Amino acid sequence: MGTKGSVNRQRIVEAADHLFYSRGYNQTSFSDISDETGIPRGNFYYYFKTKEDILAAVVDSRLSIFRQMLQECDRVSTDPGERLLAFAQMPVQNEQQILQYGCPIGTLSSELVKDQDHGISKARLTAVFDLLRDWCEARFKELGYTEQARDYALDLIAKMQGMSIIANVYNDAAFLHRTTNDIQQWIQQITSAQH
Amino acid sequence: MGTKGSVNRQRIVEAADHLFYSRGYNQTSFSDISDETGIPRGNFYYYFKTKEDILAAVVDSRLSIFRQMLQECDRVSTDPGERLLAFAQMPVQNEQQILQYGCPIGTLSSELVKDQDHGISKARLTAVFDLLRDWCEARFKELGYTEQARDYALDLIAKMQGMSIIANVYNDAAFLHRTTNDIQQWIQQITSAQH
DNA sequence: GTCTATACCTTGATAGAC
DNA sequence: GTCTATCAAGGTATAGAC
Repeated sequence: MGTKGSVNRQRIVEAADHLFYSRGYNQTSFSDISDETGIPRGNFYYYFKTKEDILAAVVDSRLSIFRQMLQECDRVSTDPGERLLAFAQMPVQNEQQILQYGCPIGTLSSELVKDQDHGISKARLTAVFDLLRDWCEARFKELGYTEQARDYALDLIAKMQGMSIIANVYNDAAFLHRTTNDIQQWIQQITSAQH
Repeated sequence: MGTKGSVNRQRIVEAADHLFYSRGYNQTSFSDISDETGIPRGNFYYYFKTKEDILAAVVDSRLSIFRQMLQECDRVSTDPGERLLAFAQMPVQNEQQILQYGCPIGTLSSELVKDQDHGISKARLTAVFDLLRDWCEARFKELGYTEQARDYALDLIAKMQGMSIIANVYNDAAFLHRTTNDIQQWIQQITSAQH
């Protein structure tokens, strides 16, 4: 592999990913990434032209992570309802992260939407949301809902986003579990009503 | 009124409130506030010791704004169900703001929870959420739900938070309206099932 | 009480030695 | 490819004249 596959480059992206998540993009400086990787600040510019280029790489990284998660959901079962239930289970599996830092895509989007001068395209910003939405929409369509599939998909993601915010603000694990159950019941309701 | 009621102080808080909402707290500099108010940077320190003191004043300001909103909801009717429906209507009344900048308390909390070195107490951070939660809980209790009242209250706020995030990310007014209807139907379902 | 000037630090980014 | 030294700009905060 070439320059893009450099070990140092990958380490920078991993450290930045973690720091952007735990501190926020704008609150993470090159010094922070340098401290965590041991790679000197000035060296970053050999791998990335700007800080936003690092952000783009981080977003791409999260994108592929979520793609893997969806694949795992697909592996659980061939039944679309079961797959959606597995999808809804995700936040519980990452409980500690959600409670401490919130949803990795929800919080990042909320932060970046406020930046008026972000060179990063809005398309890239919503790419992860699109990925999840389209996957959910496809499952609901398989359940027989051709018209309502997209609405259901957005509803599901919105429910999970709201859950993550409240669980994060109040650091409330019980709420996370209870609401996950509610969401899964909502899915089963739609599943059993299928036609 | 004394120093706290100074006109300049109030203008600073108002400008900061708007800027913190539209750009985020960390992305707002003293220069920005100075540009919007016409008050020179160095002058801020006569009214506030630090930037975080301004933030605290802004949070207090939003707290009283939400208190007023709740009073308006109370004025709509004496029926707790009607009051909750009016509460759920709030985001639609502030549609443009929600679509552009998200929920004024949700986005601020998401941003500040990430700051590890925020001198602002977590109690103050969640004060607005507490206000809304307690108000909703009281209404559900009036409907006869003594045990489930608090859960319902958190559910309602979570629903509205998730709605705001998705509506903001996709700048989707139709989703905001449709989901508000869903939430209000959910409230009526609980109301009509009261006992 | 109001304003100007400025100190001091950190930021993202660059230049150039090795 | 890797590192050090440094830049210019902008951040918060302070000192002191008026």
